[in-house]
Amino acid sequence: MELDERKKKILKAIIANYLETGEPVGSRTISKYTDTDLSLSSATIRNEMADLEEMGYIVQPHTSAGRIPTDKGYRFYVDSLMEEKVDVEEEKSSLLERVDRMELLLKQVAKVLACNTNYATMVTAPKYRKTVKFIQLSKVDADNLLAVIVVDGNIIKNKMIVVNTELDNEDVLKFNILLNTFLQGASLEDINLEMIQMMKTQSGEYAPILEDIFSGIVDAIHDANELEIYTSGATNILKYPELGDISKTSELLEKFEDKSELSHLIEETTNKADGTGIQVYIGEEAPVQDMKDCSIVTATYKMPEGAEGTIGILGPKRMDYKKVVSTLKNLTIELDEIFKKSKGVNNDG
Amino acid sequence: MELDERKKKILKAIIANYLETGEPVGSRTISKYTDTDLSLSSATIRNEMADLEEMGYIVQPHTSAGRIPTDKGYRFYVDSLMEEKVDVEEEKSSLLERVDRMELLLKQVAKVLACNTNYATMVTAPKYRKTVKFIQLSKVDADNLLAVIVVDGNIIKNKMIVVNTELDNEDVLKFNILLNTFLQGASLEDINLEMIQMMKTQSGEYAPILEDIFSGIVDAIHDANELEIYTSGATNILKYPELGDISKTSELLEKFEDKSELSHLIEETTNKADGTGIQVYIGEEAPVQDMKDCSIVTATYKMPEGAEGTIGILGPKRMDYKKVVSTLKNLTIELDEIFKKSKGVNNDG
DNA sequence: ATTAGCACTCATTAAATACGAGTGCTAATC
DNA sequence: GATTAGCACTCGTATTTAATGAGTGCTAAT
Repeated sequence: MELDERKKKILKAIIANYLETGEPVGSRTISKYTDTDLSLSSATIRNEMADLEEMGYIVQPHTSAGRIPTDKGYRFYVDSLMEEKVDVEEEKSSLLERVDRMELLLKQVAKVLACNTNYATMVTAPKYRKTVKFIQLSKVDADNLLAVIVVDGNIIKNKMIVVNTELDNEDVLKFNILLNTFLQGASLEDINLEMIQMMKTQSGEYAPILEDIFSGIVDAIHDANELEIYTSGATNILKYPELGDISKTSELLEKFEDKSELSHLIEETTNKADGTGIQVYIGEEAPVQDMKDCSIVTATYKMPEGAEGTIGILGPKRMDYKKVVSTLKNLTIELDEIFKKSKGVNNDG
Repeated sequence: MELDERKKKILKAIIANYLETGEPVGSRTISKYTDTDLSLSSATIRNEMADLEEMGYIVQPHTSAGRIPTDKGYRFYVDSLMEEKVDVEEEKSSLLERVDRMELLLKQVAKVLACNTNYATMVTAPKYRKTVKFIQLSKVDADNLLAVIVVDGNIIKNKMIVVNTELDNEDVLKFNILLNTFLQGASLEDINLEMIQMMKTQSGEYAPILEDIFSGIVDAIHDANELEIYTSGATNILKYPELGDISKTSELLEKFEDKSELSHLIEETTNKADGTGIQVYIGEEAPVQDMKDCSIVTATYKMPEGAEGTIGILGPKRMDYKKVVSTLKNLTIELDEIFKKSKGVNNDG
């Protein structure tokens, strides 16, 4: 059965009210509700509510209580009922101060977002197939070589390599040329045994040293490929006692501190990304166990080169979806612009 | 008035019992306590307890309850009563896997410690006056220079520098020589206007570019000097409901997430470091507000070069001091050894 | 189709009661 | 004089009971 116009209005009123107060909302409250032009007695509302409950949009926590939305109710609200907050062009310019390092920028995004919304937030660095742009080997002291690897997107990784053979500057220069010849433009997958073999033959007497250097470099590239996640405002979760008892909440917090679970979540979301880039997971829909009592909203931002990163918000089901969605939209736009402008935000180690 | 032997025994029994159970301990419990050779009736214990209370070592939460230790009681316990756990040479070797990067090592220390003790932990990187060991400038692409700065202790910092003048490899080489000549061995404080002026005169036509490069390098050194703090197990705090209500606890958690407050704490402790390197702050003794309901135990570890770092544990006053102190002692010893062995743990960005 | 009215449910709160762990004190005992 | 048995007393916690009131479902009137 489809919802008629009046039922929609009532459902919307119920949810709006519940989001605001957190209390189950009763028929009398709705009948006095002025925001919509409904003027019906509580009895009528009660009948409609009974229908809505039968259809699964709302439930009563107990017999003599008002109604609260079900996951289905929230879903309908998010999809069809909630009109997004019009962007009042709030001083969004002041949201982010200029920062030149990717890492700091993203940390700040997480922080600002957590601060503005009072929910827990997470931000991932953009993910893409990273290729080597430049390698620089330098001799730091007698037995340490420093390898600096710059990969696409100006992410820089360093690796100290211990060598036990004395090398002079000539040698290092040779290595530099050799490494750059072979590795420039290569991605992690390109570096295979054959390539290593080829380089070894070319390096002649230095082959054994090359071994060490190589493994160091591979490590570093591997490192650069790792999905970094920045979180903030985890403690905001404690502000919503409806998320169950402390033990549940603290488990959730641990997940948040650990981050490894989060990457799972993030990957899930990137797979499902649709046109708008905004996704809402309500309760059971969440791809991660332990978050069934929460809602998660994620957004995808893009770098000009096509790399994508994710911004996510975790909060109670009773979340200000309107605000969250519009905030996320603005933020991704802002990020897109930042990346467009400064075409190479640096990631200095 | 001094505590006689019997009072000491009783106090120790009370505290030991309270640490274990978390419940106020009554006279009957102590009279039945078998660990000590006390065999006294509860009435006698009651009299002694009244004395101990008068002297301020214990209190009753309410009239008809047993006694719990006061801060003074804990202090006496830690200073004089508690004999430290004998190191049973538990498989401490397995505590830390080998990691080559300082940052990862310290993160792991925090994690392992939190995991072993079930308290919140924090670890700072060793702090010392960092001097430049080596600088390498490389041309990454047309308008980006990469500055790699290695400071004492093999901490590596990178900085992308945007230049708008076309530079060839010759030029970069010149810069490298110039920078290293002046900056090797210099600390942040050494780099002053005079030095900059001198370098500018030497760099001739390139003076304006040098400006940019310089500010980048100063940034990086500054960065290297920042006191980094790694935390773990913050959520463990939630396991101790005696730390007051959620709102208090969550404030504490926020402090922990923020870390800036923690550095204050850490600095306090390094100032007071005594011979053993272990310090215990009980309740009111804590140098940071908001932690008055907790106890904090810190330990100092040393690198061969003399640099010192701090490991700290935050938990309820009812903390297993014995275990914590001995764990920290072992850990600092282990860390000292690791640093001694691999004389240059790397800090790759 | 809407609404007024009423009986009913049930979470929440407050008050009343019981329980028991533990104390302090006194008088008897070693 | 130190120790202990015994007992009255305190007070936090748990349990019971009753009162309150928000909100419902249903029925009959509009």
